[in-house]
Amino acid sequence: MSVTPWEVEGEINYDKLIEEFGTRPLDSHLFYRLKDPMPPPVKRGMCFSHRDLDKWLDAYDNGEKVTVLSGRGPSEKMHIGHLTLYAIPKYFQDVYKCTVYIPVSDDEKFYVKENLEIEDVEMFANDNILDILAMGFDPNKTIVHKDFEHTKIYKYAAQVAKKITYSTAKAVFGLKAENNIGWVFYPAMQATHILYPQFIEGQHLTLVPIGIDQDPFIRATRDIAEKFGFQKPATIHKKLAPGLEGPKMSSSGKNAIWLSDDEDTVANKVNKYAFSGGQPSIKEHREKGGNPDIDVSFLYLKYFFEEDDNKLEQIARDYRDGSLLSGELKEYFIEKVNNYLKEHRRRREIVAKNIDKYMLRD
RNA sequence: GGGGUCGUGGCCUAGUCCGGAAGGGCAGCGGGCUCCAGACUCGCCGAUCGUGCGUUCAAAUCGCACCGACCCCA
Repeated sequence: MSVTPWEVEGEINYDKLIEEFGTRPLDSHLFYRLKDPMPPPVKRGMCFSHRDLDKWLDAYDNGEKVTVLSGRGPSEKMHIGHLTLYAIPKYFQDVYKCTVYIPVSDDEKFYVKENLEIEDVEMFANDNILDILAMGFDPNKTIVHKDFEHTKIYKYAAQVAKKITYSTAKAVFGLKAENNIGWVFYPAMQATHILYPQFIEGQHLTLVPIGIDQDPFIRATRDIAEKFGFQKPATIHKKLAPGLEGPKMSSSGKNAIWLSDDEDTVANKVNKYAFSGGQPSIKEHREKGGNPDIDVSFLYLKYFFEEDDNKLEQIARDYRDGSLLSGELKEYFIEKVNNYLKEHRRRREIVAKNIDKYMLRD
């Protein structure tokens, strides 16, 4: 197993990651402090680890200012795996009524992705922003900014850059000799994004929901936060979303279900590619039953699309005892996804009309 | 500015020294088997060999120039 911000390899052992990264498990004690209603990724165990989430909740309980931040590197269109992340900041905004910051690192993706032209990055950035906001973020409590557009952030980035040595960047961010020098500055930008709520609102606790593979950035940012008189950002770690073709694969994959896919495409992809936990034949399936824990359709229902706990349990039960076939499960899953995407596109259009309410520009 | 390495299907790579029909792996696609998917199995597509010129009967292979990526030094 190897988990870095740049690459995820092998079968992932989350307990081991907690140990390796030095984070804290999101145990039941802390879990029960979280307010209802929780969306599937939060209530069904996709969030498994954290740093200082307890402090963030304390601060909230004490009536102190708290914010939430989840960024996005716009290197491609967005697929359903991405939704599981942004459901988390949305939850905190809905339930804890806090401001959510969404920094979009168009510059980073431009530096790092060999074949991405500046126009591509800008196109993906604008496209991704609409998809994220379409999840229902509150225009009055959501701040989106792009590095190519909100360039005033540079003043802060410079201050952060001065506090990060080359050795640190090299060690934490995996810089290699052949990387262009954009890579060298990017860690400063990333840290600035994470500290940005404090730069503009004053010191307070910011919670940063991220995939566990991105944790090294948080660690590095925590190391320098106090040099600015800021609080170390808290974080809540999400497991990696399963790929369509197998739960072990990382989320960035071919054959993902894009948020822009139409109904037929979705049905096709699921039927044709989605890894199942079913048995090789109906007869065997009826006898032995299926395994929902490795079934991608089920996992996506569990982690995102099925809000109803009873319904999910019933599906799991029926699948395990063999009365529900993989094809039937897929049929239900397809319907859920398509219903979601239909609604998503409707919200996206509304967001597009009001985009100025969200964007922080110079 | 000086010196050097490299450029082969979408990706990785063999072949380059010692010229002679461009091979493999992954991915992709189709069929079979399956309630689907995966495993498995059968099969298929796909390469201006960075570009140009030259040497030669013959150039991915040799020479020169250019383009591009990268490394070391300044």
